[in-house]
Amino acid sequence: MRTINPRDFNRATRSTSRQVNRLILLNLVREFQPISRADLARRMAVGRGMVTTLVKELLAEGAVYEGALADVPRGRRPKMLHVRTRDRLVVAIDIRFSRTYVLLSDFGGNQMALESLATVFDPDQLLDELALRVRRLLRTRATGGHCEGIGMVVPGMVDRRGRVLNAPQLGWRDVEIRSGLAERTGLPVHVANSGAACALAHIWLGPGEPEGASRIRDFVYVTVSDGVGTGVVVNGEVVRGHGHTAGEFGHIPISPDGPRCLCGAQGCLEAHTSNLATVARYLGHDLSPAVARELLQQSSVTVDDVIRRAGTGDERARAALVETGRYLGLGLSVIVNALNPAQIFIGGEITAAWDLVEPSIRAEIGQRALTRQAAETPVIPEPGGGLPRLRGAIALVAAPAFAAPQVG
Amino acid sequence: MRTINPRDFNRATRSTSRQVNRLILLNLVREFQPISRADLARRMAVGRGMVTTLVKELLAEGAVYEGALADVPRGRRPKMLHVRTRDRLVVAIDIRFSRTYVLLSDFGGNQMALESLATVFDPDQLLDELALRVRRLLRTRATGGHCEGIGMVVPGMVDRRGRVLNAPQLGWRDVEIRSGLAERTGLPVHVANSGAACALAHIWLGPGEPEGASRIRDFVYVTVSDGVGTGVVVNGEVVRGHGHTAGEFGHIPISPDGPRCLCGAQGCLEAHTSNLATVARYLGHDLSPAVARELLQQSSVTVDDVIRRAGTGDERARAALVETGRYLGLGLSVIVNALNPAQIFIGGEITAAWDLVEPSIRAEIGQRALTRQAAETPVIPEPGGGLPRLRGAIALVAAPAFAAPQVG
DNA sequence: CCTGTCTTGTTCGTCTCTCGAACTAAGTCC
DNA sequence: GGACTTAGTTCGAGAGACGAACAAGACAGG
Repeated sequence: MRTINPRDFNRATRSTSRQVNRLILLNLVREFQPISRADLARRMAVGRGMVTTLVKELLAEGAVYEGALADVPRGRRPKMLHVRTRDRLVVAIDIRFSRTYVLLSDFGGNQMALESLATVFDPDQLLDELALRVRRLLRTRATGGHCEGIGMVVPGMVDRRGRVLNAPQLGWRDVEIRSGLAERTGLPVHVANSGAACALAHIWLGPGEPEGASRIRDFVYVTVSDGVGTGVVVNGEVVRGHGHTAGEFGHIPISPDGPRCLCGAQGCLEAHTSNLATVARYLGHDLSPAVARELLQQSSVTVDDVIRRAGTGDERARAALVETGRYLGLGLSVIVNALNPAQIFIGGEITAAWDLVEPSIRAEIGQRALTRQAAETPVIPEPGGGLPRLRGAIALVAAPAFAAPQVG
Repeated sequence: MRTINPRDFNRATRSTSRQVNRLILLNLVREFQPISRADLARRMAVGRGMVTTLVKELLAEGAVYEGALADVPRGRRPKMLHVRTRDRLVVAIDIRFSRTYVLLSDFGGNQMALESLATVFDPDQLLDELALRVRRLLRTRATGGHCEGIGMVVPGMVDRRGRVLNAPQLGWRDVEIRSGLAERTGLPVHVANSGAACALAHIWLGPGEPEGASRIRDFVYVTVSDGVGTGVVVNGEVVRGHGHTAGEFGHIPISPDGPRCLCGAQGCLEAHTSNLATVARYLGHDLSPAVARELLQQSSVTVDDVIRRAGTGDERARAALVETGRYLGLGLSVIVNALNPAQIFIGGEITAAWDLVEPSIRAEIGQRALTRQAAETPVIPEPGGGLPRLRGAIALVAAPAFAAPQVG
């Protein structure tokens, strides 16, 4: 039940109906391609006449294209429709603490070229380097396609205008990152927090659900790496918040007098469950900003090492991971009680030790959830190979072409 | 940016535009009444012709009515329009631990008759009694009006179908409360959690913002009474969650080994900040479910007493309230980091001691928020006189008549 | 090979609704 | 009283949904 804001609304005009129906049709093609006009008419419950005219428009604009004739048991063979993705390109950029990744992809999420560089902490220098690489990628690998924009993912908070407000890992504060790259490349640039991007990737490029299943509209994506990031989706929309900085579950207090966090506060979820926290626990250190920075820079032991040793029977490693799971469970129980999502996805290295962390997560959620359904909220580990951040960056550029218009 | 769900969407038909525009117009009348047709046309940026026909329809249906002619400096005097509220009635019911309130109101939120009864814990008995009172109220006080429905607010979790899943204070589990009252009265019944209801009241019956100010679309309403309830609003919509049980910030863990809560877990926000927790702290008790029940039933000292004594210089009372404020601040910092709302509203008896609790709340939020804007999130005490729960119950019935249709 | 049947895709007339222009109504100011 | 202003109505044109008729393929059976 949404309010109509009497001071800022979108009236229906002559062309609104058409816009809405065109977009629905485009989304149907995207979801069910290849699909015939007659099928579209049935799914939309309209006459085939309307589909003809709408498709004609979309064909003229190049949003969809006609493929082969399909084989059917009876009657005239339908001409199948597809969304044009192959020659609509996106450059996705993922800035992380150690390395920065640059991916050339098409609108459908098909990866065409991936490269990476050591992250430079000076924003201007980094943007110069990135602009160089974007231009080179487009010159050498983008044969016959047109680049529709750049999607950039940052480990920190980004405001509405694409300015990085605070990225503790990079040491950035109030950095004009969007305009910086837009000016250097002449392309439209979209910037988002990494958690929001992962959630976005799930909404827009997630696995197609089986026929009949309704798409999950309320979920939370939690990435556990050097930090803990979250993307919150409510009603099929990523929650941005008033200042665009929602979703920072990594910095909710878990124990008010716990270890000091990079953000300056004490006992944050991140300070208990990040990879750094797990490694510090394994090494017997108390986590502090100084220790964290040390672990980040000269990684003698990584969380992958801890997981490997746990696998070979190292009891201290197992205990460190189980403890991380317990704190993670506490954090997830906050999410379960506060937002009651249909599912929670977990990404990051820790998913490789899922057999160790899952039981403690489930126990905490089971104990603190208030209804049976909430207690059984699925917590799903995401395999790390899918490049969720980069897919989110692609979605930043591609999704607006398919998003529902706001009416009312 | 909302997705179009390709398996469940709302297509635009011939009449969709009209529906949308009619509803926008109705909302404009609601917000700016009394208002002339010409003004409506200007606000909607349409010709006056369209307004004429839309208003004609709404007049015929009785949704709006024409009032007096207005005085204007020049030109023809406009006939002012109003939303018809006076003869559209709502019965609002607020079930609380000690007492249950029944209010007869009109669609505009004007209170016509308020009565209360001691809460009976047997659901069947309570519903019998409520049905009796609803019938009597409508017979004796509803002169010339038509009752459009009953809104009921419950201190606990309610599912999509109006069943109480868990109301710890009442000891209810899986109680069919909506159908029960609907069958007894023959009226449509809407049920909601008290936090959600308060948030709803704020959205639909809140104070009109000054011209030019955009309505707050992201906020959280926190009620601190015997329990701690929250209503979360994102994008102008109350967040319900997958199982309809979102917004239970009262049971997020604040200190994993803290006092035991009525819900069974340890260290919940509620166990630190509810009125019972404050009283227990003042009396020097450790809070436990047993202590809580005792305080609930035989209230030798209430939180109002503690506040009064703090006002007269009782240092123990002051300390207890400041401590409550500190824990409340921790809980609110979770909300700030997780959802980044534009504002947070606090309701309940504790607002009477705002000078004591506010500083510690602000300190905690200031310390744990990650951006300056988030650190300055306004925390606004709500005076207790406004009957927010009952207003929420009214909104449950009245709001759907003004809600935006989902298109796309 | 021709005909009947079935399905896809197009065309066209009708109806609904937006939208702008013309027109009437009812005031003020000079 | 006439010029000017503002409110509200009426009407015709244009956009787009919608249903019916029609053309285009494909196949089966005689």
